[in-house]
Amino acid sequence: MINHFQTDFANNPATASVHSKLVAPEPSWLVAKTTQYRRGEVICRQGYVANYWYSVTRGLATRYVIRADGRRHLLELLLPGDFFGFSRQGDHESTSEAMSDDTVIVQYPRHRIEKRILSEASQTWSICEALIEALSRLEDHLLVVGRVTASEKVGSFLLDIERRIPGRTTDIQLPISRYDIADYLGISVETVSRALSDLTRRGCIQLTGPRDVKIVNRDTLAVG
Amino acid sequence: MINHFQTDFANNPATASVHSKLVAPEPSWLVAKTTQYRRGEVICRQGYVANYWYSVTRGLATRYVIRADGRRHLLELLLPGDFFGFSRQGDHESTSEAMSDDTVIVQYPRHRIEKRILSEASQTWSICEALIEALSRLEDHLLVVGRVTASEKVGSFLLDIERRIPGRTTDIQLPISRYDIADYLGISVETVSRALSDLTRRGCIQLTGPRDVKIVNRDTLAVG
DNA sequence: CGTCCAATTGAACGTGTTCAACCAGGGTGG
DNA sequence: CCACCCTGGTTGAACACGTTCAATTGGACG
Repeated sequence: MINHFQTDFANNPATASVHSKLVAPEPSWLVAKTTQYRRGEVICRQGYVANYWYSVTRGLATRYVIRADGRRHLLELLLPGDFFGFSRQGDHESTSEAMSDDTVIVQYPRHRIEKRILSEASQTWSICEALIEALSRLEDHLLVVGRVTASEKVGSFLLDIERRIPGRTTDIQLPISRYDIADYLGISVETVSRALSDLTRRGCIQLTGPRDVKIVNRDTLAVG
Repeated sequence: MINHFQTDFANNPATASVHSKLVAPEPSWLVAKTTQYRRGEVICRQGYVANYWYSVTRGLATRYVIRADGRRHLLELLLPGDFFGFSRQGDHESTSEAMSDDTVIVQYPRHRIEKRILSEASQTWSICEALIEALSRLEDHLLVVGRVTASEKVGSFLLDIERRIPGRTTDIQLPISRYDIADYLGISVETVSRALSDLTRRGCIQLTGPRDVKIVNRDTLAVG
């Protein structure tokens, strides 16, 4: 259903590109622009004017906030199909950053969405669906970080990743580092590591590699 | 801007009512229905079919989830002007409950919004705005619960309440109990109480009553 | 081969939870 | 009227958990 929205708006011809440049010279009447980013590159920055909405086509991105004390707090993980960049005010309240080298982002001019696109009801409903999806995503995350123990949080995180990233089930690949997971769950890196060791010791998961997790017992994973 | 949406949809004649009954027999062509709730009454229940979207006209409501271990987790505080009830699937993933006796809720049939209302572009954009507002609300809360110490969380919560509830500034009235705050911030009741004592001791706030907080020093409140 | 970074583990410390007691206010019923 | 209970709020003490600082390992890369 989200893909429906995507194909409506993001079906521009050229998609292959390199290093943070627009894929191809776009005609001015074309709404969506596709850009490829490398790991660590910023898609839109906290405090800047929010001229676009975005969606992830390929790769991985995050949206985060840097607090006054320097701490980074990941608000959400953005996977292919996810939309983001909606802001209450005119400014972005968070920074979006690519997390893998092959990240492809489509951007939609906000004023066009607000003014012109709305004339087409079918597309508008797709926008609503994307917004509701973003809402649910954030809500899921709120429930994950709201768990009591660190093992519960990490366990729920693993289940969330398993659900959101398609692949052989029970055999998941972590898309981000321990440090990112820590900032995502609001706990320290060491605690993330300890929680993974704890889950392994208790037979909930198997760590075949630092980034490779095999879910052994799904029921005991989220319970804590 | 949100009020715009509200007046578009919620301008039905009768508003006065009592105790969880529809305000008046509504003609079938009218989309929005207004209901009054008392404290503790459920507006929509987790797991039930999501036939409506809702908005708060008056009073106070919360949206929460009951976990498998019996813990209650408040997802958000719903104040007049707030919309809620958006669900990814066909079922509500949370329970909404009135928190004060004079809570008035407007409900919008979902299928009508999806099918009929969308023909009017101006109204549709209002729906998008309501969704973005809900999204930002949840994001704000995510940042509050993501804070490190309990005093920071409670301090941020107070600032949030001050911002969202109109009234004489620096002199705020807590709309919910310590227990609710605890479930909202994901900490225990005792910790909430201790945090308030701590903030008082440090001269950030003054507790003129259990529910009456006076903000003395706004800068040191959120810092922790 | 050395450097750098990610990840892990240990130990001490700080903070929040838990269990418990206590207090204040508002009902209710004898 | 007072005793009683119940709810909401506060405070104390012991404990569990997560943080912090520190050290170590392992792999990737020049």
